[in-house]
Amino acid sequence: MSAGRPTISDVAAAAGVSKATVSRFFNHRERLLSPDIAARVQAAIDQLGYAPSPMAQALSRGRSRLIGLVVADIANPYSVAVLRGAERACREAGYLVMLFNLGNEPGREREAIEALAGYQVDGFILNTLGRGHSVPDAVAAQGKPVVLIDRRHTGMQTDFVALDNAGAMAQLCSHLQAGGWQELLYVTEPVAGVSTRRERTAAFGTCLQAPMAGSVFESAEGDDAALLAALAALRRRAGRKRRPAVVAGNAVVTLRVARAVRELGWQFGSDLGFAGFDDPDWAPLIGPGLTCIAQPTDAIGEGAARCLIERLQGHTGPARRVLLEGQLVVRGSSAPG
Amino acid sequence: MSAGRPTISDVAAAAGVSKATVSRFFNHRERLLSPDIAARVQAAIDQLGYAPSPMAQALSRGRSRLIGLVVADIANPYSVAVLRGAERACREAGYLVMLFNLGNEPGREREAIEALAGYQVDGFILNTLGRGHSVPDAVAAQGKPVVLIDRRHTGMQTDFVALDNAGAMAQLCSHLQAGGWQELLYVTEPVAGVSTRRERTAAFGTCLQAPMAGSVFESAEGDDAALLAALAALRRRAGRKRRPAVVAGNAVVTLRVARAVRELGWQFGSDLGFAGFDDPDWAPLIGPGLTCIAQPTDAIGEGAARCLIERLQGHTGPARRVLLEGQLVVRGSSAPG
DNA sequence: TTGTAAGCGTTATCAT
DNA sequence: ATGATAACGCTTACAA
Repeated sequence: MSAGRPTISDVAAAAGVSKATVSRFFNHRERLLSPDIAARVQAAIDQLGYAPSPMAQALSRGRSRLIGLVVADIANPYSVAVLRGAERACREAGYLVMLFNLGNEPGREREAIEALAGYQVDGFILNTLGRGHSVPDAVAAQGKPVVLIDRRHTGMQTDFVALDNAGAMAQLCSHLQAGGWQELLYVTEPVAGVSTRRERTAAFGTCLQAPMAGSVFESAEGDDAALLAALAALRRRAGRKRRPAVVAGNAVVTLRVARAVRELGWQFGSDLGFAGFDDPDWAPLIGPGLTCIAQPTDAIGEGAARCLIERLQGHTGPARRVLLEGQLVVRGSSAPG
Repeated sequence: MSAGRPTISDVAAAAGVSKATVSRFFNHRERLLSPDIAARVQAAIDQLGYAPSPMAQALSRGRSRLIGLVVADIANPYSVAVLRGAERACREAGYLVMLFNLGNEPGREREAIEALAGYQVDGFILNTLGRGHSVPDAVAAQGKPVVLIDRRHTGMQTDFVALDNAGAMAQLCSHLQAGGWQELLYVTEPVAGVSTRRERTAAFGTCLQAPMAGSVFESAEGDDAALLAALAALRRRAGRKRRPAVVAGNAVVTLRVARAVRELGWQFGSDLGFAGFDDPDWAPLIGPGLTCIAQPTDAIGEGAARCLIERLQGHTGPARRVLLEGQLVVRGSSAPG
C-alpha cells in the first residue's frame, strides 16, 4: 500500500470507496459524483499525493495523449526552433511530446516511428531527412494521423506545414536585383531527394529573368575546395559590370559560405553580395551583417501541432498544405551599390 | 484480432501456443524454449509483424527502460550538445530517452520530474535551471537515481557531471596573461543561485594574481547599455600600458559581447582581447576569430548516461563528481602583442 | 519445456 | 450515484 507511487487502489481504500469512484473523480466528476464523496476522494488524493499513471491510462483507453515528434537533427537550430513551437502548442492542448532525434542518420525513420508507436502516441509530427521511402510505409502501417514539416514525401497524402519557399526565394532575388546584384549563385546542400531543396532550387530558376543571371552549386560537407572554386568562378563570370552575389539555401550553407569568403579575404557587401535562407543569431555579426530570410519557425511548429490536434479531435477532410511567409531581414551584405 | 497492432495474444493464437510462451521467446529464449516451438513463434511474429508494447511491459515489470532527461533550454546549443551524447549512450545501452524541455521557464522542474515519473522512467538526467529548491524535493519523492549535469543543487547527494570550471578558467586566464592581456573583465549571466556561474566567477577571482587585475560584470538580457558602459570602463581602467580583455562566461554572453564590440566599433585582438567559455560554430568568423574553451559536451552527456545506467544496474556507493577538461581553442582575439 | 492464472494501474460496462 | 468486474498487453510465479 505504501511502497512507490500510490495507486488508485490506495486512494480508494483511504477514502473508503471503490476504484471506479476514484476514476470517475478524475474523468466525470461533475456529472456523476455526489459532493461529499468527491470531497472524501479529494482528501485522500491530497493526503497520499496521488496522480494517475499515464501509462496505465494509455493502456486502458487506447489513447495516450502523447504526440510523437521526429526531428531530422536536434543539432540543427531550425529543427529546434520548430520543435519549440510544436511542443508549446501540444502542451497547451494537453498533449505531451515524445521526441525522437534522427541525428541525421539515414534510415532511422522507421525505427523512430515504430519506437514512438510502441508508446501508443496518438499521432506524429515528422521533420524527416526527406530521402528514402521508408517513412510512408512505416506511417501507413500505424494508421495514425501525421503532419509533415518542411519536407514532403511522395506518396503521402498528409497535412504539410512549411515555409513558402517560392515566395521567400522571390523576396531574396528581387531584393538582390534591386540592389544591383545581377550575377547570382545559389548554394544549396545536395538536392537529391529532399523536397525543400528541390523546391528552392526550382524557385531560384524561375527568379532568373533578365537582367538576372545565375547558376546553382551543390555544396557537400567537407568539400570546401569546390565551394571556393565556385565562388571564384562566380566573380569571374560577373566581370566588372555585373555584381556577384550568393544566395544560401539554409544556415548550414551560410556558415560554409562565410568561412569561404573569409578564406578568400573578400568582403561581404562589396566583393560579394549575400542573402540566404534562415536567420541565425550570428548573422548580424558577420562582416556588414548578412541579409536573411527569417523563417516563422514558431508558427510552423504551432501550425503543425494544430493540424495534428484537429485530426485527433476527429477533423476529417483532404490533406492540407500550410505555407507560411518568411520575413526578409535586410543587412549590409546586400547593400545596393 | 486484427485491428491495430497485433498483441501477444494474436501471436500466441497464430503459433498455437500460450501467451507465456511468446513472452518467454523474447525474455528467456535460450534458457527455456524448445527449438521447434521457438521457430513457430518466430514465424507467427514475422507474419503478424508483432513487436511487444513497451508501455505494457513497463506496467507489468515496474521498469520501463526509459530515462527522463530534463534540459534547461533546448534552444541552448550547450544543452543540445549534451543531450546528443546522453541520448546516444542511453540508446546503446538499450534505454530510450524521454525529453522534457524547461524552456528556461523557472518553476517547471517539478512539473517535468513528475510528468516523467508518470511514465515510469527508471532514472533522471537533470540539466536544470539551477535556481530554487523544488528539484531536490521532487526527485527525492520519486526515489529514483539521478545524475546532475552542469549545475548542482544544494542538498542533493547525487552523481554530478560537468566541465572542470576552475581548470578551464585557469587555462583562459593564463593564456590571456601570456598574451599580455592584464586587465580583465569577466562577463557572466546573473550569478545568483546558479552553481556553474558561481564556480566560474570564483575561479576567475583566484586567477587574478599580479600582474593580472580584473573585475566582474553581470550581464542580464536586454541590458545592453550597461554592457557597453562596462566595456568602456574596462578600457579606461586599462589605460595605455595594460591591455584589456573580456572573459565570457558562456556562448550567450559571447554573443552579447560581440554585438557590443561591434557597436563600439572596436576590433577584437587589438582594441579588446577576448576568450570565453563555449565554442560556437561561428566563433572563427568574428573578427580575427574568438578564442574559446570547447566543452567536451559529448563526453559530458555520455558520462552522465553512464553514471545513471551503472546505478540502474545496481551500482551503489557515494555520489560521484565527474569533472571533464575543456579544450582551449586559440584564435586571433587573444593574439599576443 | 509449456500452460494457467494472477497481477501491473487504469477505464468502462455492467449491475445495484 | 456507487460498486463489482472485465478488459488493456504484458510478465511471472506456480503447476503440470
